[in-house]
Amino acid sequence: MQKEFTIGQAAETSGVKVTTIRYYESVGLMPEPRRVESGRRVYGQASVDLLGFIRHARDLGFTVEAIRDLIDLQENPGTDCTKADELARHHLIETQKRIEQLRVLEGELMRMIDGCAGGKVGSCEIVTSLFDHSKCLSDHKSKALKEH
Amino acid sequence: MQKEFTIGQAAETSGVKVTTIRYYESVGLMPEPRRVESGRRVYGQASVDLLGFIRHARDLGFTVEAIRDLIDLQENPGTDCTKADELARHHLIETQKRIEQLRVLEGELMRMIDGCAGGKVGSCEIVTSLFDHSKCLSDHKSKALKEH
DNA sequence: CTAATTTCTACAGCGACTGTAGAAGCAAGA
DNA sequence: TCTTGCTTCTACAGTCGCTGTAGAAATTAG
Repeated sequence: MQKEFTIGQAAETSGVKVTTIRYYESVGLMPEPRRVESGRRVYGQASVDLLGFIRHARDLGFTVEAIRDLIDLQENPGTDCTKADELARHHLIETQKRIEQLRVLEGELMRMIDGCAGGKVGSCEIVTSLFDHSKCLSDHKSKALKEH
Repeated sequence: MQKEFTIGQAAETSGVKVTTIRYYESVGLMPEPRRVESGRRVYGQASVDLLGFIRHARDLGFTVEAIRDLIDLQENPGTDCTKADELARHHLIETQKRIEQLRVLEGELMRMIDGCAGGKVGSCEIVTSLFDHSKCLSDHKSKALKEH
């Protein structure tokens, strides 16, 4: 006996918002669901599980594109998991890069805040160090920071 | 004797792309520059310095809104720097939160990758753990991860 | 029966840009 | 002088991953 869900129940159960479910549908991440006569969407357990999968992957920072790939994989459990491994490793590397960047920024922010003597803006480290490039991240090294 | 820059030279010197300079102008982050007769933009040293300031602040992850505030501050060097301090501290806290989130994700990704035995997708930890919520970040604790 | 809630579609908006198209300006070489 | 090729101009659409709006219809609760 199959359990059925309205979009609201599917949202509640999976933790993905109603509007976001419709969005996933519109971009083809979720299949078009069955409708009742009045046009309202009906979901089965499998769809709700898939939504949970998507949400979990999004929480982990996978892009919708990557999730599309992961869903494809998941639908062919017989293929080997090289691709999944690759996706996860790539994402891990990106995550680690991002952490590294943020740690640099954290350091600079702390330095700026420490240097702020609490006087006037004209002599405030926070403002002046933004004008004084050489003190901080050098100009062209930090271009990579714009990713993510 | 004032040095003058075309938009291309200003971009080169400041490290902000030509199109981005025009964008900053369109959103009022940069003032409208002087034009030569043919309609091309001309920048002075002050504008190029301001672009450098903006770029540096963006590299540090400040939003355009926050930068607007920082520019206002910088234009009134006599006011005290409480606001700058506040902006920087707020941003530091956000950065640290983000690092913390990413470290959790990093841990989970590493765990998934380690658990991948290299077999078929059907038994791959990377795919299955995305389906098995309880193993990982619990459902409703991880909502905050969507920020940033 | 009424009022509140849910759902529907279609489209605009967010932030911080990036890319496109088509026209015009400008510098250097033959 | 002409041509080639680069830069610049405007205006607008697209990116990502949603979120919000408007207005209508369906459903549910009291």
